[in-house]
Amino acid sequence: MELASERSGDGGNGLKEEDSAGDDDGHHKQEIIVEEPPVTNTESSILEAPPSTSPNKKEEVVNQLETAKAEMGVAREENQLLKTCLNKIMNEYRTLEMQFQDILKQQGTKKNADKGNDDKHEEILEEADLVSLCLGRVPRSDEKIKVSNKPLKDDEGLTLGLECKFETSKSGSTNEALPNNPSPENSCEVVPKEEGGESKEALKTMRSDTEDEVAQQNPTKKPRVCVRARCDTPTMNDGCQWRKYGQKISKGNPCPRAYYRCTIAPSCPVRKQVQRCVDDMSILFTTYEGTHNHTLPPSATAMASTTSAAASMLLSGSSTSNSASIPSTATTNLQGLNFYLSDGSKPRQLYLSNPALSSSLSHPTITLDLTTSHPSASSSSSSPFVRFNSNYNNNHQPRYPSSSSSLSFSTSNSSEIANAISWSNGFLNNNRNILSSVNFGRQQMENMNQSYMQKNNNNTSLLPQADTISAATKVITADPAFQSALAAALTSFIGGGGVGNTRGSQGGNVVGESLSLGQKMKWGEVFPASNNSNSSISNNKVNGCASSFLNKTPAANTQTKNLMFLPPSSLPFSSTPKSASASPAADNSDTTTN
DNA sequence: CGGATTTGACCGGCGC
DNA sequence: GCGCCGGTCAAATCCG
Repeated sequence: MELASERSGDGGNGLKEEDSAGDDDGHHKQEIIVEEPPVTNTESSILEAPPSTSPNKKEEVVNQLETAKAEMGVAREENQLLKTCLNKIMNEYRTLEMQFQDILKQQGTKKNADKGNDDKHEEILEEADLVSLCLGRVPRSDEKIKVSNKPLKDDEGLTLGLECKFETSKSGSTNEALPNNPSPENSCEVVPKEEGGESKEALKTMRSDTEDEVAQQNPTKKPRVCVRARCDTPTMNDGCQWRKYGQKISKGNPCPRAYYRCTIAPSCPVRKQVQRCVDDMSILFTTYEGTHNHTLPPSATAMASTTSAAASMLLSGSSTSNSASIPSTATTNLQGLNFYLSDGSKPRQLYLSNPALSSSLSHPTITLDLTTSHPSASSSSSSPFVRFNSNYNNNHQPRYPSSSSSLSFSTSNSSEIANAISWSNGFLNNNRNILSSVNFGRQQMENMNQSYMQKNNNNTSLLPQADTISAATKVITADPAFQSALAAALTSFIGGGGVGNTRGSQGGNVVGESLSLGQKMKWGEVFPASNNSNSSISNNKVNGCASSFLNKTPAANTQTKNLMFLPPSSLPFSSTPKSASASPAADNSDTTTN
């Protein structure tokens, strides 16, 4: 202990990371020493050793003292190395930040010019922003990048395409603070005004436009996101709190369908339905409807962001594409996600045709297939990409099956599924060494770049191939997802306390905090599996399918099993670090049959 | 005892 | 208009 404190005092220099590193180091050494007390003695015992012992023992003590000194020297060297490493990182980071700011300026001027010229044009562009997850859009890489970055110009910080639609409850706003949303469709329009920059207003307007269109097309229908996942437990633990309010046996499926309501906030409009697949009882269909109007526990944000993104896709697709304009089959790639769109007439999704859920198909429904490989998807890609298949139809279709969509996670690898769930989460899962290694630097940058490019091999044509920092820089500046990931990594690395700090810096905006890369690095959040904080307890406690769904990672990843990294403001929910007993007793509910 | 679940009844949309 | 069906309500019941 004394050594540890002394060491951290030596290497302190006000750098938190080094302090912690030094502490860790000291702690580690102490542990090692404790394991071998007879041989080396603990350093504390050395210091506390009585001076009046036999001469041999004195010599021994002196030797040990010298050894300890040598160790301290080593520790100092390590600290120096760490300092150097950190300085490198900081320099690189600043460089990136500068480049990023330049890009922002350029885009800002561009946008201003556009603004001055044509408001309608801007609307169109903003709509493009809005639908960065757009279905049925021909991906234009240039515009896509601009689009994804554009919100950055408004001091909003780094935002992602995913965010454009969902910024609800960003700053820990509660229902009380929010206006009541009489219409369920408005539930996702809850935008706290306090921080509201122009961009938020714009976003709100954009949302309204989009959802108005949706409402026109489906006056009373909310988009739904159906998650199809293998799950042995009665329900999938998505981290949220649900209360069962009904159960029905629906036509075509002997398995009862359970209806749940979000109980985190009394007025939360979010519902979910849970039903087993009639063909494969191990497959669970969980259908989410609505958008949370409150903060969510961190453990719930992954699913929430995923479903929201999917819902966003639905809304976007419906709003930007008439049924006629939706290509029969279109693929796009956004930030590492593959979006596969097909209309209702084309590829009939095998797993889509769940009669049990057909009732809901008058709603625009998008299905995330988290089960094993889907033939068409796997045949076209073996990558762990998220594959979104959408069969959205604007018009009322025969209930079954064509008016739903399917997002097929074409992978049989559960860890990849987890990656797919939250792309950024997955990104860091694949780059967990960033967070676990002290030697974060060029190598890690390269690893990140490499891994990122692996994950986005459909995008590699857009990405620099050189395996260098400059390549990484280009990647970073070209792709907001990568910016986010990098920012989070740096946040956790530089900011200190990132790991395990589920108590977010904003006490409720752990994830939803917007970020300006290099300006406000608040949202990068890491939830280690070993974290004993309240937020991570729930998953383990409930033992829902989240363990196999959201947090499934290879066995080797146990230390960062729950590593979560969510894009800033890309979620419809901000996350509150308050203790959340997720998916409480609801799990056993639909084991009972009528 | 309070909160969650169960379960039959009820309501509204949709197809015929 | 009628029946079917999904979805919701709410009293009864269960459970910690």
